[in-house]
Amino acid sequence: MTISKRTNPEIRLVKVDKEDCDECTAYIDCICAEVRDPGAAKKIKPLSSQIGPYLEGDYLVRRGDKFKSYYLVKKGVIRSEIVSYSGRNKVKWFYFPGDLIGMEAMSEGVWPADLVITKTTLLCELSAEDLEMAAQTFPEIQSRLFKRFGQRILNHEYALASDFSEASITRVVEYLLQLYDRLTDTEWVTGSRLQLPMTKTILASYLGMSAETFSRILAQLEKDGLIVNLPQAVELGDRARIEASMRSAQR
Amino acid sequence: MTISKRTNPEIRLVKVDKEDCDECTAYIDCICAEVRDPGAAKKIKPLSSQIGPYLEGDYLVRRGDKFKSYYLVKKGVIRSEIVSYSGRNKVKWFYFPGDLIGMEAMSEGVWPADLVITKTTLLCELSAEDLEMAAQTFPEIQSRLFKRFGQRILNHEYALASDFSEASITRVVEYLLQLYDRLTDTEWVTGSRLQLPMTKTILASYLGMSAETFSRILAQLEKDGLIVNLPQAVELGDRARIEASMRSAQR
DNA sequence: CGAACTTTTGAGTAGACTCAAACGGGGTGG
DNA sequence: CCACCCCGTTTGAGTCTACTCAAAAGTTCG
Repeated sequence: MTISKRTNPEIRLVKVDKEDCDECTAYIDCICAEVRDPGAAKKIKPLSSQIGPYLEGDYLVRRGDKFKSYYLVKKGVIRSEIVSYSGRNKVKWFYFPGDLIGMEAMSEGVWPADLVITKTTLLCELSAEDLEMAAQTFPEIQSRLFKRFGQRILNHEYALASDFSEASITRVVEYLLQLYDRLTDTEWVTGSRLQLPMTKTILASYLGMSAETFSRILAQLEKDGLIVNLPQAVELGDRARIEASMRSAQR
Repeated sequence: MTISKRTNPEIRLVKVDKEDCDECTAYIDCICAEVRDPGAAKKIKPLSSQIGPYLEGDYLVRRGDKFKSYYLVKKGVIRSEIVSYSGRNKVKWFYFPGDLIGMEAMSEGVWPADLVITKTTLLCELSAEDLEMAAQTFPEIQSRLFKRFGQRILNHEYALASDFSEASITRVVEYLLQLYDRLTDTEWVTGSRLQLPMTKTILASYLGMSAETFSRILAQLEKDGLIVNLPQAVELGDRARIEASMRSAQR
């Protein structure tokens, strides 16, 4: 792709700041990857810029804030939280490196949930206006975005962790496996050990159960020899046996 | 917008078949609405074509089918169903006139769930390939699609009916109100009466509870004077009182 | 008018919740 | 450097919501 022919001074594209992008753990998932061609990209103004670090407990946005930018997670973990009718906080989703945040806010122009830093986070901030304009100009960016939307819809709607008609134990087991896979090749997974980047209490909230129930389920799984329950971590045992345990659970 | 300048013989756009589109209940939601300009549109081949009617119980697609087309619901009701780990059918979502189906399938190219006709349905079929190409050519179509994606993500992820940490009664009440609003100005709503376009059993499955529980909750709401429980229908009472009942429920 | 299905009602059970308290580990300040 | 405190986790006890199985009642449609 030759950018120069289509360059429009109104459009700002990728930042080609080597320090920022070369060490980005989201590199292969970068929205702007196709226009990373160094020669061309250097001529245009940045579409994205790195922000952070944000620290555990910080709020990236609050429910009701005006939507101005998408965020791509480069490093760290973020969770979204809503307040239920009964007034309790409920974790809706976790965002990990490579994930794009903002699609839930674009249609109304308002963030529907709080975004809370769960582990020290670096982000790539992408101006919504500029990104949408870039999508109209560069077919590669449009098709990347489309793919993102599709994956987001599929992942969220068919995350079985969100199917609360399953037994609690099924939800726990399934999400531990998902998390292990999602975090493979990160600092959180070493061998069969999955270091949890969130507290068990917060994970319980995401899974729609009380912290006590979650704790008892982990204890049960350990007693059955399927996992080893550790502080802020679990060791996963034989995968086939673990998966079998999901199917045998009642409900 | 002048279509002629950008027309590409490879691109097929809206069908301008008066009989099909003029009576479409999804008219204002049509993906192609902006290029409906009669003079210009007549020159190009159709992007969409009406299909149906499909009858109650028919399968529009089955889990695992190859994704080839999006579907816009013109008339009728469709539900998506998956099979849970424990082998039971679970209703994931209902699609009503104006809704676009297919975003959940686009990223993998495979349908993740069965689509089952719930009420006699007419559809507008949009070739995925053509629609995606049209989005790259016509900014209006791209921006319409983006908006759709955003709404879809927001609606599905933040439908509180899918928040199973709420009490069952809250889920029921909230969804009845949502459904009433969604179906206002259709044949399903007349005055305060909401005719249910699906059986109560199937609605219970969507809400993640047994049919018995659902029945008992409706009986309770009737006893409290909030609704009138009718065959395949409910009459909604005072909205403020109904909403108050959601907040007071425990959990 | 009967058959098939949906909905309701009843009875008993169990999984998950709440409240309560003890335990453990990490971080901080004296 | 150690003691203390705070927070997250675990364990215990009792309760209740929602489930299952079962059967009756109501509804729809050929």
